[in-house]
Amino acid sequence: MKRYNHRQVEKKWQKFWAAKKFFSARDFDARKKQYVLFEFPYPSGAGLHVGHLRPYVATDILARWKRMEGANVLYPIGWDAFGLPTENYAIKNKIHPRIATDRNIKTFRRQLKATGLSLDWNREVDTTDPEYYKWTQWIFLKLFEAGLAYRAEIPINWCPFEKTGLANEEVVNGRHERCGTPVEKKLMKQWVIKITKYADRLIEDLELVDYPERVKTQQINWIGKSEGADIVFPIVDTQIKRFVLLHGRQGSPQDIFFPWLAQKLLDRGYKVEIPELPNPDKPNDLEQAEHVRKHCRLDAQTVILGHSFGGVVALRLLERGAKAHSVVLAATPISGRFNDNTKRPTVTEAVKRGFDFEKVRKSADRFIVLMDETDSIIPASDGEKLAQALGAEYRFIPGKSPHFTGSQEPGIYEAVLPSLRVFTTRADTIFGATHLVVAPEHPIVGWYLSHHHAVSGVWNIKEVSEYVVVAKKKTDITRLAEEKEKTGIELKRFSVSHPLSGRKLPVWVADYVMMGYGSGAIMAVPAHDERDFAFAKKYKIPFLPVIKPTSVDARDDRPEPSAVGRADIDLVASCWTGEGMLINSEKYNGLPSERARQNITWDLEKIGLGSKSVSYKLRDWVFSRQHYWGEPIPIIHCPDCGEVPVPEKDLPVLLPNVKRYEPTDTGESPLAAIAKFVNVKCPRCRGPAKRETDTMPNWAGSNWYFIRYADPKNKKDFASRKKIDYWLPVDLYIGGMEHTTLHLLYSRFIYKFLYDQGLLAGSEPYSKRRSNGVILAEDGRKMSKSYGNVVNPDDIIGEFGADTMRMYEMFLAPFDQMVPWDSRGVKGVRRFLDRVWIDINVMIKEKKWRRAQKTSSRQMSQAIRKITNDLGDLKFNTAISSLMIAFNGEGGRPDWRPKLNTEEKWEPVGGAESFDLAATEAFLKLLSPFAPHITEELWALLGHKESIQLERWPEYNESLLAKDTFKIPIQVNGKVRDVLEFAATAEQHEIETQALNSPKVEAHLKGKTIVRTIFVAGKMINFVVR
RNA sequence: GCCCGGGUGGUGGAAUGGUAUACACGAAGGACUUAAAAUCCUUUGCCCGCAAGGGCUUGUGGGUUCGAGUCCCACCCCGGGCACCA
Repeated sequence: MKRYNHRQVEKKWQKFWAAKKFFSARDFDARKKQYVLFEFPYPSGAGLHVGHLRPYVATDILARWKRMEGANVLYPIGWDAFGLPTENYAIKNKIHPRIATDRNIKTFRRQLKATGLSLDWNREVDTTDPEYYKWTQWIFLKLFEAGLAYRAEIPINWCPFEKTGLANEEVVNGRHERCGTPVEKKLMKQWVIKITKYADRLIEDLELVDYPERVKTQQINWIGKSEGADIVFPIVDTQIKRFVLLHGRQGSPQDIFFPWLAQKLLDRGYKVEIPELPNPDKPNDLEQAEHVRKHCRLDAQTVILGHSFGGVVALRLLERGAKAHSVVLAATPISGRFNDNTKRPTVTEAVKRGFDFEKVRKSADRFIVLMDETDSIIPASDGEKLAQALGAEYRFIPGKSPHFTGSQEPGIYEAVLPSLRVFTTRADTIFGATHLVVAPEHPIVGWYLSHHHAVSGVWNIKEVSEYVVVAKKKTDITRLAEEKEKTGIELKRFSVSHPLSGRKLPVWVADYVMMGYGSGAIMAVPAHDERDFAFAKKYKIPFLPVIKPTSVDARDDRPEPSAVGRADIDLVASCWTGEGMLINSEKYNGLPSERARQNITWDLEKIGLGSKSVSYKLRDWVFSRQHYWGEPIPIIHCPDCGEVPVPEKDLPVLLPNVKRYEPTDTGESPLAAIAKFVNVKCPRCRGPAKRETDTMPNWAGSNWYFIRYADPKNKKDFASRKKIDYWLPVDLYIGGMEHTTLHLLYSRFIYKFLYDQGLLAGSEPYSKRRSNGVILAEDGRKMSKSYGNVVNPDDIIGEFGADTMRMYEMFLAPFDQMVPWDSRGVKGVRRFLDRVWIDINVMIKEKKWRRAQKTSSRQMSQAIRKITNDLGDLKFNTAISSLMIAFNGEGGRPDWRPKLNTEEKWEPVGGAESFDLAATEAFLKLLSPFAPHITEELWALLGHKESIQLERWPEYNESLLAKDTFKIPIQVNGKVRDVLEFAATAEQHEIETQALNSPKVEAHLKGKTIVRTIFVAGKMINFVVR
């Protein structure tokens, strides 16, 4: 008997499959479609290791199984090939990344084919192919047009080793998740994608999909939605006495929010003037400014608000020497261009005169520029430019109505009334607020530091500025290392008033408050928040308990209300962060905290100093990378037109072929050095302009690749709508847990965005997601080249064959579990396949077949049922053990074939001499998804002309599953004392009688009385005795 | 600290509240062989016992139940995620 030669057999069938194109998915086929997907690989220079193959083999088994069940299976492959590992590899080895990528893909392709994966190679995609990344760029342009891609100067995570900015999701414990370098903060102008706008839907729609629970919770926690309230604390001692409010074009003092705002301010005891500006329909800024100058009092105690064109008027006033305490410019146009393409000649004429910003800046202490997010007419870039020119604080906020035309505009009220806004989830504790704490990056700190001259008295400018400098320098790593020891410093001579009690509260700066969350400021309630408690204790700030624990479990060792406000804080051992009943809270006393939270928020809203609010931990997605090997961002910067998208017909923006692609130290992409690439004509005005030189992160290409598989060669579209509608969503997506808050989140977001654009039919890309566990090296560590513990599939396939490797990887452990590789274990699977090979060969030679349409074997029927169910649940390990049991039998020969001796001295063991052909074939079919090569070969040896791949998945014979006899355990007081066999027809009294007669059972019944008998048909019988 | 998983033989692991330790690895003994490898057979949770048999056992302690690896409570340990998120 020839031994099984895997090298020869596997190659033969791999060629055969490729030639026959068995695995090509057919668009619009009438069979049920089944889209099985794994995360397409990053073709690194190291090649694949056995761990990478685990999800591939699993999906291959499922794809083959589904095909046999009659589905039209799409099982595609592609390459996620842009990105830094290849670039680093290329730089190190002095090979162009294009060449390195092609070389790596070749290796990967060979390894995947050698594994025998039934991939549809006709649909291969490559993210670095211009035909592909054209559409990645196109999607970016769609985001840009929708206002979801914007440029912002924000402190971003910067990896000093790879010299690039990173998304929040790429930072793990303060380090870059890929290279482990501690991440620094760097203030940079970056492209950012507004994923936060989808935060709610990314949470809610998890209900529509079948994901592992922990994947869902991880995403929910990452998005980190908190519902609470924004509360405004007006700044006191600001020397503000009066307000001058300037309406816009076609406006009047009686219009929109002006009456409401005026009343608010009058209520707080300020003087308010709203001049009726001349010629509101065809306003002239010079004329209007002159009018204001004549009729209103403007001095260092005045706040000027300019709404829309009123802002232009305000600028004119200040330019011409008018003074103000502070200036708020809301939705003010300065470019003279409008997004609705309507001409407003008076406005354009006014702004074309230009402004002397230098003079304007000197005329007031503080500037705030407000832009409305929902304003579709004034370009947002106007606001940014204005803010930059004035050194102003820039607030991009949603107005109640577009262009701030609501009858109430709290955002404007908050801006004109100098104030600090905090976010809290515990509005009920507001009377316990003893001070405010702001982040070192908070704009108020900058203002405090630069305007100390404005107010006399003891200001601790030096100390504060020193603290801020140190705090801003800290990396996340050093912050973590400090073991949460809190530091901070008070802004002396600066205070806010409590919106409900009116008490004065001091303001501190501390780095435990983060600028990126909420508004970067908090109200500190030391009695009811652990962090505030620790901070207050350290700086001896007296605290104020306002919630009395009411539950029995509550730690009740907190101070009595009589300790209120006392400075000797050592009395207090802990703070109470739970719910309870309000005390020391004026009219809210006695309310349960949850109720109080609502009432207080409502009341604050009524007086314009608060509102319900939601905060998220999720940040907008930093999308710029300062590197060569990525998709160029298709934007052109024009000095006149601003950010102009590259016209669709000019896509793709090709990555230029260059000699030097090392990253620079300046934070600029290497593309910036290529004059030919950078210098272009503005597509809008034809003037000289510069191309954006940052590239996209490699998540950009992987965001949507699974859509492209539906129609990979389409030149007109990212994929045809009809094909998308046929194939998507993905029926099963398998990948690693490590992508839960990266690729999986990003691609869900992009899919929703494309859905909103009307480009596809569903809002979720993956119906079902399952995670694969990582395969560790034998030493229990991660497989890594640097540890030298990598197991190469080439070696395993060479020695044992692909079938053995595939089955071993699936047999090793439950699929979603992390498990170390065990090189000794591989042999066991090979041993099994060898037995299958030898025995079936002997059977073929002996030709002693029982022929029948369907198997008469009960054991085989059970195996069919078990294996089919296990595949549905992705329980590959138990499916394989069932295959072994089906072949070897359980405690004796299987009923469908005689057990055989060694190949030389073959003889049936156990009497039976013929083999059930139907069962043998069913067995091979069951085995074929796991071990496709050996089963093809045996199938052919059985005399079949067609491939086993084209066979139908076996069905089990229901009637065979019912056993005619079964063994049941006889228990006494729950302990098994005997096991007896009964006919299936045996009734309870019969079983009971026999059980009681069993000598083993009798021994345990002696001298006792049976008080109860529990009988479960077909399962067990239990005598309860006393 | 918070949120998820998970603790079963020497090892990877199996078990709709109903015979715990399937399947496999490893180990021990045996057959074949000059020998080794390969292959085949037997044994293999722990303790007592010559045996028949008995007792114990699913991280620890309690509980529910005729019966708990499985359900409930508390604790310990391991892995993963988040981490001053107000």
